[in-house]
Amino acid sequence: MKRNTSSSTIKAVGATTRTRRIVVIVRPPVDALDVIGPAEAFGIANRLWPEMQPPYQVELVTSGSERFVSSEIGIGLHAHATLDEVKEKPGRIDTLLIASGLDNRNEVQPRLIDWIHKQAETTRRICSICVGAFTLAQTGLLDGKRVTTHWALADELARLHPRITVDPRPIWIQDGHIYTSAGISSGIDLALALIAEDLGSEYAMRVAKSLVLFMRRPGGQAQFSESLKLQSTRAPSLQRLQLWIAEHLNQELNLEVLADKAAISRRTLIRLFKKELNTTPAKYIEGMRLEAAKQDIELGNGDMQGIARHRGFHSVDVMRRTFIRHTGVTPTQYAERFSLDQVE
DNA sequence: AAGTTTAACCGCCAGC
DNA sequence: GAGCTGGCGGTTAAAC
Repeated sequence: MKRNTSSSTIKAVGATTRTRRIVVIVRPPVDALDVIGPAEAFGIANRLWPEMQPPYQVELVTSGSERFVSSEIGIGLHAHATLDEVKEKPGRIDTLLIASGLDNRNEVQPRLIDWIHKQAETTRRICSICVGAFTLAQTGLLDGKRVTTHWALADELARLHPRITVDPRPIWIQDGHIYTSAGISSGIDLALALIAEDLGSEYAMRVAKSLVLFMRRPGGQAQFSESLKLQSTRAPSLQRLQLWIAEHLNQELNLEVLADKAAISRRTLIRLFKKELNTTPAKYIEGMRLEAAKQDIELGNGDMQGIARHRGFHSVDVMRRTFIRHTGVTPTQYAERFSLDQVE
């Protein structure tokens, strides 16, 4: 890529790279995209690689007794090996990915749990895609970790496994050597994040472009937009307040203003946000402002100063820090990655 | 770059 | 007495 960023995240890649073994465990019937998406991303990383030795070796391994893997949409996949076969195979597994179907998410064969446990001692990274988190949860490897899964099943995961902190908002989460991703397509985002970790973020961007993904989404990005939260609330007074907030982002929105607007005390306001939206007023407003600012940047609406003012950040500095906190990049870096004129 | 100030948040308790 | 509300004060994180 032509544009230079001052960040040091772009690693030099060269002759020192080796082939990493990526094993994708599939538990049929699986959501085909959960498997194919990440596999494709690693495959393209191989295809674009300038050297003879590819960076990845991807193996589809089925947890069943035969290599055929059924999928939810009726398309069959052929795994490279069964679990028993891969046990015989020498060589350390670098990264383990777990994909599972919806219906069988809570019925994990004990021998698979044992095997994953054993791998955890030597494997560099263990990842789940979508409801694959339910499989990992049963190994105990997620205990004490912060993880994500498909938003519709986050509550169930948290209920079944109280020792796990489930956050349904990000599209993927890294906690130590455990990586979990949200529904379906976010498996691609997770794979790109792994590729970025191994081969540099610039190379991951090339892979994303080749996949014709408009952008590589950072893990912090919400599974769906803040504004959709509007529909998830029951209390009509809160809905009215949310609409008012959305229309007045550029104004001072502290607890006092909001409490007055809703004609309740600050304390009750905080409780209301917690109960209905599972967040706090300030966090909610910060999320709304951030999302609006992101859209401004993506659409090229004005300079940073103007965007900051228009979206209610006290200064560009405050906006900058907010961006870093949520996305890991500054507004300028965000613009470089996501704005329309970046697409060749 | 580090210290100070401010605001949000939340547990607790009392009152309705 | 259950359930909701609101005030108080300590803690924390971000802004300055």
